[in-house]
Amino acid sequence: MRKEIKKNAALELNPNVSVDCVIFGFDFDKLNVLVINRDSIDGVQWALPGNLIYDDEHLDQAANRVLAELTGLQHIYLEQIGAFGDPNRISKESDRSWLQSIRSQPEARVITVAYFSLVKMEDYQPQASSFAKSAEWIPVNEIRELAFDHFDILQTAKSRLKQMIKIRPIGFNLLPEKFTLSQLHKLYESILDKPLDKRNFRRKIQKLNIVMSLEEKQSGVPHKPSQLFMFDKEHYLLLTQNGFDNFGF
Amino acid sequence: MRKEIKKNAALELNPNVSVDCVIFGFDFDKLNVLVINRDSIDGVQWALPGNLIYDDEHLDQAANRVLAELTGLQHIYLEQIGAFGDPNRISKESDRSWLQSIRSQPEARVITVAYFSLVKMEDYQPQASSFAKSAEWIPVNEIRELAFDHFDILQTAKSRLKQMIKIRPIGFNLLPEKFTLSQLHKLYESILDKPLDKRNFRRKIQKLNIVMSLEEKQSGVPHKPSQLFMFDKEHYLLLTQNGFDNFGF
DNA sequence: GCTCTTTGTGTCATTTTAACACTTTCAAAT
DNA sequence: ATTTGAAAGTGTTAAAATGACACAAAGAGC
Repeated sequence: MRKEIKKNAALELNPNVSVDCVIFGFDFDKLNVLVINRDSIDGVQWALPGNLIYDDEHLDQAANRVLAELTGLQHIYLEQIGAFGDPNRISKESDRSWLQSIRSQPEARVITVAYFSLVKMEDYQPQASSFAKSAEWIPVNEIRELAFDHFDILQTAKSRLKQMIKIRPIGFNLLPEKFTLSQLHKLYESILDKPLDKRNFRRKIQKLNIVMSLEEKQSGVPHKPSQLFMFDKEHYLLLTQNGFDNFGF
Repeated sequence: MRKEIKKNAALELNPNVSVDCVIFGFDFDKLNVLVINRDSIDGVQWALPGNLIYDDEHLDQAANRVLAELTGLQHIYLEQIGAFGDPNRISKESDRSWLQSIRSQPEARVITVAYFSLVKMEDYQPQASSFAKSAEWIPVNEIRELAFDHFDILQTAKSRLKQMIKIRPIGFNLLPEKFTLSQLHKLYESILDKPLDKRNFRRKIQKLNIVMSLEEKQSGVPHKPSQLFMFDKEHYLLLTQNGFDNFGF
């Protein structure tokens, strides 16, 4: 009997804990974030995708679930940023009505665990015809405001990504399997938010042996076609075994 | 009337969210962690200090509260590590009885938000006569096991500290106002867990201008007395304004 | 075949790093 | 007074990494 009760309880949402995801994508020119929207009285309002967790769910599972529900994607790079717990984080007047429409206990104190995620934009093109909530890629640098404390979360995610890319080659998660060095270069510039010398960048990357050049070139471009490369995971793992943890950008 | 209810509610513990603190101290030889103990059937068991949060409390506040309740210290370096939310994190058989003695809802799903904190060991000497729970400094490297998922948390805290010390001079929080370069050297070696060349270390630190030498030497030591130094906050802030974020250790 | 656009490449001066050993200064012991 | 033990403090050199900088090559479109 007692077991029965627990089993049901396990299927319940925990009213006090949610997860929110900052989903980054790179369009070969700049960083974007996937946001969901709601129509509000005064124009469109954006928010990060997120939801309450289930009582029997790992936090990471919950984040993956949110990601999968929205985009259908699985096995995506996902990393926790931290917990955000201002007791007033959901009490902006403009957020109230939305919250009431989606939560059964809209007044509950909720702490949220934020994640950031790196996806290949080609893998998910939000469509007008998209099933559930509507979602959109927005350039990171154009975002001035988000619902709840999501803008804070975004800022933290950005600086965390900046940190991480200096010590691990996670940027490859934002690129297709095959990419050019110029694309990788632009990616690093977008994330670090500063220009990097082209020749020095290429020298550094190539010396590290973390990319391997393919026997293949771009085609159809109206200029000199670029060599294509892949991320060389094996060499990277070798590197880490020597305690490597700094790309020095 | 409704307000009355809310006011009371605000004083309630939230049964689903706790904070736990990894409190580091440095004894001029190695890193230590402050743990609390309970007597169990099979010997002593250690845990990180922590507690449920109140419904109207910021997470950071809650962590500070736990720190203050245990040590009496305030305005201490404190930084969030992240949330730990394995649904089974508190279900080790050996943890059950303890939990039942301290929690009113021992079966509740609890996620915990972990913090790490840096204190000057001289500021807190746990005494046998200490008021509340008994606490003890234990060398980090001697810890093999902790209650709940606290060992995981400790590992994460260690690697986070390692990361942080490479990009910000937070180590000074572990030393007294006045310290010697040898002490600082040993501190960096303890945290990074590898030997650093003495001359190279000193050169690097001094070139950065983040310590200022005092007109004062050690006394009473049975060897050449060392110059004393202080952390030079102003110079450090100047550094950061140029985007400095890497000590290159 | 001309134009446009992006790719791809090398050198040099400067700075940073890693490796390495001996003298100095004090307290304590004799 | 002298010796001993223990940690402080100090400089050079070779190798590697960094930052600054400019022009020829390759393809598409006209």
